[in-house]
Amino acid sequence: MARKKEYIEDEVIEKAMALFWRNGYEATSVRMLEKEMGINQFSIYSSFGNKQGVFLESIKSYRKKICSITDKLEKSNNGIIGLKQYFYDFIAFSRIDNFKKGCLVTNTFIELGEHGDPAIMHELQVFFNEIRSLMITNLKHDKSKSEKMVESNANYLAVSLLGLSPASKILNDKQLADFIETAFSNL
Amino acid sequence: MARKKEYIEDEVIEKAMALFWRNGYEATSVRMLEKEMGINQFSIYSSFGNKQGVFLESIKSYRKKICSITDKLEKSNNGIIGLKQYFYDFIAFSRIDNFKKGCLVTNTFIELGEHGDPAIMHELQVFFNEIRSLMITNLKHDKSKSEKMVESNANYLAVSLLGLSPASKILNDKQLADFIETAFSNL
DNA sequence: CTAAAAACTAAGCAATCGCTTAGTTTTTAG
DNA sequence: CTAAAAACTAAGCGATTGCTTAGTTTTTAG
Repeated sequence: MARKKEYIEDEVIEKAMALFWRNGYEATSVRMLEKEMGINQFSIYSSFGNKQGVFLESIKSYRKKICSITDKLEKSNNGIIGLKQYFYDFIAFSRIDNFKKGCLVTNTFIELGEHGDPAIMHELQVFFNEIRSLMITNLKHDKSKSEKMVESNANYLAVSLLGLSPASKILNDKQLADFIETAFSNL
Repeated sequence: MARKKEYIEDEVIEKAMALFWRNGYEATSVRMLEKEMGINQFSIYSSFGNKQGVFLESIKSYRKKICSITDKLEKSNNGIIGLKQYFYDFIAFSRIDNFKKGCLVTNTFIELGEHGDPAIMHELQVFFNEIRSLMITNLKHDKSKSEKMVESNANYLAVSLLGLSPASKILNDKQLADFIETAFSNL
């Protein structure tokens, strides 16, 4: 019937995601995506519709990538200890490929703000809620915590993680460890 | 000799700063600056050189603006209590004019990343160090804290403040209060 | 009054943006 | 083999970007 695609969509999106992660959304042009993904603009648009479409798929790819540390947290089953390790794991994660990139979701949320495409902003919110839910699940392992305390601690950890994203770009390992150790000293 | 300027540079920069704060650096075009500042592109370029120049002056304007809360902290002279109030003040500050803008410095640092103009990135770093120094000064009011403890707590508070910037855009007042109260229970 | 210097207006520069489209190549059903 | 469908290449679309420049108006010293 017809010709076969010469690329695998999941593979080229992974490369697009890496570029968005390093450069930010607006600073990543379609020409740059062309080179990084290794396919022509026509192929990009026929597969993903537009630049926003490429980014929306990139978020899915990012979600898969971050599973390496969220899965570890889910399986840890030891509450605060696992959460603390997650913070350390996140620092390493944000520096994969030796770029200090922070968190793709946090970066894009701050960059696009209220002017960003609603579909993208919604997806970023969903992502944030997923992480927050993961915090709640792990905090509940500590049966001594009331429901309100779990909620409050989750809000605390969620904001702390938001801070760790830009912090991982500017601070050194010792300073980041100061933060994590103090942050978990009272939970 | 010559004609006089029909605008005051400090005044038009204040308007430029407000626009950068709301929109971000790249999303603010020179045409938008023209309208907001109320002067022609020629005047913008003759007064500030280029878009980066406008932004560098905008950071100075931001520094003046944030003095309303940093001065209060400097004068508080009561260590942790003053610092905690500063966090609450920062939330109100980030929402001046009913826009959820976060912190101009944090926003731009994340947006431009390593690809940003070095002069701008340097100025943002300087700003961050100023805030961190302010933390140290106030922490030292507590004589029971060792020098290492002061240092460690300052790193902790600096990262926390980095998180409060994006958090103030998405979370409600109760969630933000959860964060601040828990954050200061660690000190 | 004259002339020069600076501030203004507005048009327009090259470069880049996201995206499209015309034309070619490859694949496969019939 | 033929024909249609899909994937490809590459040129180019209009719009916008940061910035410049030609030409006019205003100001003030001599």
